[in-house]
Amino acid sequence: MPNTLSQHRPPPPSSTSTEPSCPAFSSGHNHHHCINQALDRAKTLCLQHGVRFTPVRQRVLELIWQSHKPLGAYQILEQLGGEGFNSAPPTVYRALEFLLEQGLAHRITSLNAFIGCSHPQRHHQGYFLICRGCGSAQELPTDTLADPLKQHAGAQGFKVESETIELSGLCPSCQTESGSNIVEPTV
Amino acid sequence: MPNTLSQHRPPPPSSTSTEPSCPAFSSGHNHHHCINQALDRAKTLCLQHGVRFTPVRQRVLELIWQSHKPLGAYQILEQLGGEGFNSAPPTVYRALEFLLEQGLAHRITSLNAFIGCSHPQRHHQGYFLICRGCGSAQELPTDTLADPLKQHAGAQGFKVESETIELSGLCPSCQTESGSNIVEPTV
DNA sequence: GTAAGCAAAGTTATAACATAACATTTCTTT
DNA sequence: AAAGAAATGTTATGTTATAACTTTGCTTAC
Repeated sequence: MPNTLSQHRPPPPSSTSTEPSCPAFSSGHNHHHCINQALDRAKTLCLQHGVRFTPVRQRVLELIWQSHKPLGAYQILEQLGGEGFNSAPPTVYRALEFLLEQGLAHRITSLNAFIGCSHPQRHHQGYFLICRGCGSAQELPTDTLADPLKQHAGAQGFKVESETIELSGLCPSCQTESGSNIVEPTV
Repeated sequence: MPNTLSQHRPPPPSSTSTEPSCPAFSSGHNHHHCINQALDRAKTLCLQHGVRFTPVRQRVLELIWQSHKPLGAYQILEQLGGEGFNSAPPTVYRALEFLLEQGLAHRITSLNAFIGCSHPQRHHQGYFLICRGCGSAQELPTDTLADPLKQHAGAQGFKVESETIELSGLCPSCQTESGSNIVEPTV
């Protein structure tokens, strides 16, 4: 029986370590640049906020920036454990909680997974496109796209405090090659 | 430590059985009418589709229509068990799966909870306003509100297949009485 | 420089949500 | 009434997340 209740889950891990062919849907970017930029911004921001960017927090941020694929907490935990960090769930959930508070990461509700924030200076909520083919997620670069929704809410007197806006489907390359280029997570 | 990781959860149950003061945010409606209408539509729709509206399926639909508050699977299960139904998780998850397939219910991802569909004839995805005060959720009566999002996705060549759009906040009555009228679930 | 106080991390256990796999029952059709 | 299909029962387990308490380590005031 097909299971329509299933939460979306990322594709299973593989042993390949190639760059994804569809990194957040834009071809051929240097992902090391993404990671380094994210780390630099995080350090700056933590200094500004007077909070500590501890080793485990930094490492978790690096791990969720490894690719543009949202990572589950237990996937992160597994990697941490292999690197000598404590590997009980609270370790990773605390680090993620910190990163979310600081606006450095987002939770992808429909995947029960986490991803680095692409626009931490804005500290907005993320709107996401999630590819079910390659597992990548892209944060839309604006927070004004859902204005009609907010207006409708406002017209009823509903005060919006937080938004979960996640669109799932297929990114351009996963459409064109009808699944043949589906890329396993690099992690 | 405040926990920003928390998934939203409905307020804990109470023993009161009064009507919620903010039933899907519109004052003073007769909720029995909601339930009866939903059941009638479900029966009709199942006949049309040639699928069986079995006792457990009907009862689960009634339970998620008990109020406008999304219900967790285990909350449903608990009530089923008290009524002589089998009370193992697959029972309720299968019934919910059926109701989702038939467009009679929605999953509220950010709550891990389920709610009756207010517009089953349309069989669209639901867009929801979720009140953190009273726990009620209202399905927005249109599926065109997120067009700017879809256009943005389309402009990138992303093919949207499913949408998770859930706005959380406070409904009018939970704003005005600053929490004093927070209504416990009726279930 | 050291003690107090607090933030962070360690540790153990468990809660909450969901599915796998296989057995049995019930419905429908012939 | 038998065969086949759909639904449900049953047992077990997988997956995600948090509670509660302990220990470690950083910071600041003296």
